[in-house]
Amino acid sequence: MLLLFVMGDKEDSNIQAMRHSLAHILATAITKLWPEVKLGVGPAVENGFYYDIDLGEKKLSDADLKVITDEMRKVINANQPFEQYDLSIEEAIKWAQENKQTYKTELLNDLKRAGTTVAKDLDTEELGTITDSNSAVDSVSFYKNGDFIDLCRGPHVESTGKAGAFKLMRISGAYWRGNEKNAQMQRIYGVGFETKEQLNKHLEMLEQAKKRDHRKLGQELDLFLFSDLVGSGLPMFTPRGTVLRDELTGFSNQLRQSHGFQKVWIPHVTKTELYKVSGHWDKFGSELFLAESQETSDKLALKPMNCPHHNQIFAFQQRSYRDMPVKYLETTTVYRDEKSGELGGLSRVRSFTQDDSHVYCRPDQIEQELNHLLLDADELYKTVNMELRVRLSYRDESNDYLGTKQLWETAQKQLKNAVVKSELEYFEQDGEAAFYGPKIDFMATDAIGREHQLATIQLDFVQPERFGLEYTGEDGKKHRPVMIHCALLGSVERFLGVYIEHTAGKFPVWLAPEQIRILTVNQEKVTVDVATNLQEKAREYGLRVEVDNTNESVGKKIRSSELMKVPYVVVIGEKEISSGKVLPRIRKDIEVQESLEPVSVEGFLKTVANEAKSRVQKTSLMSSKHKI
RNA sequence: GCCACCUUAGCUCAGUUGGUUAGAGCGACUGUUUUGUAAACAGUAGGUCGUCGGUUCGAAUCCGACAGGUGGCUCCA
Repeated sequence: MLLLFVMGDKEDSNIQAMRHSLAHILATAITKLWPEVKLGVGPAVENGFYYDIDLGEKKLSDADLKVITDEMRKVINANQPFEQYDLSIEEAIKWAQENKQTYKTELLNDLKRAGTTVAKDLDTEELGTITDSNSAVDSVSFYKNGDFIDLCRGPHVESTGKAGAFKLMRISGAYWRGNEKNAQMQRIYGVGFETKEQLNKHLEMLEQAKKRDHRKLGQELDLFLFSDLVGSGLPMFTPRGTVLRDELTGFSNQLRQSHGFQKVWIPHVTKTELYKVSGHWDKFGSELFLAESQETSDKLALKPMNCPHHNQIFAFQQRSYRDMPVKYLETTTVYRDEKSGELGGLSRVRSFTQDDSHVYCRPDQIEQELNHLLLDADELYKTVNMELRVRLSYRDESNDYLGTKQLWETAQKQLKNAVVKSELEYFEQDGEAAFYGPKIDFMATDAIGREHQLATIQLDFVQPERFGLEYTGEDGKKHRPVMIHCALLGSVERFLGVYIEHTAGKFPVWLAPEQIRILTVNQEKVTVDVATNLQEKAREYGLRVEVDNTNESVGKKIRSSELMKVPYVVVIGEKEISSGKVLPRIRKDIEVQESLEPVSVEGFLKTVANEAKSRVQKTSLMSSKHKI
């Protein structure tokens, strides 16, 4: 386990002290307002702090945030000094019991027992108040301000007046010690910064993030929808949204097909037997969508994953070591009955599509196969302009893993070799492996610095065993293949959610649902004919083009194309008709330079078609500011 | 599943402490206009106020259940 927080430079530790102090002040205010409160833990977290409290029957609402904020301000304005002192663990427990702080008592008793047991079932990062160690603790730290005292490891700032700028954000539920079976407490979240300016900057950043929320853009850009009649967590995609899906999965498939993957197809319903064999039934049975046959006695389920089906295809034929590796690829939808509260936008849904693939290979082929997949992931994320780093997730020394230790060791070594060879940024972590094998998790960073886990490559020693998969080796004996699961986009829906926010809806030409929009200056026949003609020509180049010849002003039509974030807009009027040339208006983010030179229609279309084909971010075309 | 909050026209939102025919902007439609790079003008239609039940002389407004959503917790093969 790690230290509570790593001391970076001075600034970092100062802001940490401020956030700890703010949590402390929050507790001060709450205790003043509701003296019967039972305090849980109140750590500093990224951008702020929170405190978990138990108020019994009293349920806080947003209106209470104002009251609490006012009380906190009073404490801050009083500029009470923070006094730190240590108590022996016995004294501390006595204090907690006298003050009826049952949660603190529990924590202190655990600390007294032994640091290691605490470390095991507590996330010390969340604890905040409690120091982490490997042995029993004999004294703990307290902070006092005014007549409020709280168990707290600190550090704190000198006095309440120096805690910086804060804003209470929200109230939510949180289970005591993060365990669903424990009591649910109320968590009050706040953000805290050294200065008012920094706080405002952070709040502005949140506003920006809200503007590019994929749910909002999905509506505005006409990409996807939900329907009450269909059900929650079951997204549907419009023609525009479907273009995005098809282009992305097409690219993902193309990358792997170049490495010998073959497409397969499986049905979406299966007998539940399949998952009893795979072992998923015991672990995830409650999240299966069940269906019943009205004709037979079959108990059926919608597939929650694809590997067991693909295993059937592998097992359909006898395999020789010469056939290996066998590589299947399928973009297909899976269904998982997530708990209702866990759904949200496209990030967590009940039907989602995986760009799934499975490699069945000999143990000596693992590294080479991983190599190909890493190359593909690298190219895909470069193309969508997201930075990638990978986590090598290994087993630890516990016995929670299946397969021989030796198999794991060679597999982990091959995993690492492949990653090193790929030159991707990586880090290693023990204890993060799946029970059936080590894995590579990809973290992609978006345009506003948030990291998302999207792609994953997993080795699997278990399913080949459970399904009795085998191939005949050179020695004439039967051998077990190793399976490699891989999805480059992960879930297409989640990827789109992230990607829409990454680009703020300004998709590069190859992905743009509408690549070119043609506007007519008037509705005279000759103008409309030229526009329609241009559209037909563009379609011959495989481009997605719409004509806007509505009875509106050019300004208005430009505005509407801008709102839809169309990369290229061409206006057709007298000038274009007589010259046969166009002056494309180019969306700002893909524009490199401007010029006032009109280009020929053919030249324009050829360039755009090439850009779409080569999936570039920027255009080589020169736009004009159109001062005609 | 748990905690808190939200749901009014296709979209974004007003709607005073429960009180007559629930409003606006955008969008749609019709007409006028024939438009040159981010919003022409006028008119028309569009709502059982998420659904069901309750309290009340009277409910968009208060209460309950359900559905859907948002932020967290828990979970995520």
